[in-house]
Amino acid sequence: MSSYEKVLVALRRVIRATDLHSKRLSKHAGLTGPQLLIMRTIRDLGEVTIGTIADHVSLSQATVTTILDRLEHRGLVYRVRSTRDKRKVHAHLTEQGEELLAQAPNPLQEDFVQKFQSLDEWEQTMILASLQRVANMMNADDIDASPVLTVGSMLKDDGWKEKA
Amino acid sequence: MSSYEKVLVALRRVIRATDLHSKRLSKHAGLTGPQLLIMRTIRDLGEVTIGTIADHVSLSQATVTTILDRLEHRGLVYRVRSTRDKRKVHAHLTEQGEELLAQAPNPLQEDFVQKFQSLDEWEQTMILASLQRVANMMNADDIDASPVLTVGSMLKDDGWKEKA
DNA sequence: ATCTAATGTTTAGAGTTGTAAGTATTTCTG
DNA sequence: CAGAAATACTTACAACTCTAAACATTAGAT
Repeated sequence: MSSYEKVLVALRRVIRATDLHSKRLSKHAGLTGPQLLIMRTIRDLGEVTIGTIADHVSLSQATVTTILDRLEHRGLVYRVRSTRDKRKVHAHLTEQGEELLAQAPNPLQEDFVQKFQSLDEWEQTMILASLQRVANMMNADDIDASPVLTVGSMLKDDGWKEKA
Repeated sequence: MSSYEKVLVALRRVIRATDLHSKRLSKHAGLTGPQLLIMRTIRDLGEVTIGTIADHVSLSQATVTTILDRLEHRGLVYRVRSTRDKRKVHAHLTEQGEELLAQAPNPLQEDFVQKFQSLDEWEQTMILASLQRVANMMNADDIDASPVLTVGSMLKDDGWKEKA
């Protein structure tokens, strides 16, 4: 079994764990991971457009729309069409939404967060860098003028190309 | 922005990249990532049950069933109920399925594989270990008697608890 | 031998996700 | 200003994913 095949398996396990946690969240807190993430974005950024939300949470605009549909239907969020530019739509939390969000748990497993934070700093850095590196390598074909990823630059914070 | 929040973002990016690639695969090769993965498992393991497939690809049994439904409908796979134990169902590739699979590309971005393999060995090891570590930390609450994860044991191959 | 528990798969229902096409609005160009 | 191009969002559709419940079969217990 080649090394990258192991990466594939590890990836599937990570993705699955994330999904399972999302389902668990939805049962206990009434919000799934993506819903939670989107609401947090709205809270933190204030008067956001749908597109901005999509960028922030790494989802397509269409996906955010459908999730907002559900949230709006439940009275946790409302939309206002911008008067300045009527193409734009701004999302806001309702009072009920803010309350629910305030009580809601982390979008990541508490358990995971706790474990992660108890790691040595260098280890946290390494894990984060690895994940970002993987994300960059995977996204490379989406980004036309992708930066040259220097081998061995791992521990530098290379972040990733913010969409222009 | 705390360190684990960056992890969350990186994770979303990785998951999204995986998803996008799957959609792309489905367009070019006619098979999505999970379909491809399942078919490879059938090819490599021979006479497998649905449950075994599910374990191997880190998906629930129900998910594998629905994916097999689609594959069977397209004549790429067929099911045979075991005569020994009539609860069991074995999945096989049809000739057409084998052909398609032979031509199909990697379930992971070629580009990614290439980049990954061009990394220094220590870096590959580090990335793989990081991913496995994240997967382990996330899965911990699913596994009752989870092993104690020693801080700093990163580079040892701790794999993960194989289901008993 | 029968009832119960365990095992293996499928079905039902809900949520997330993407692409492509459709609609509305704004901006640019002649 | 009229038409074309760009921008922002929504709708339609297909796939994936899970849990819970239903179903069938086998294994174990009395």
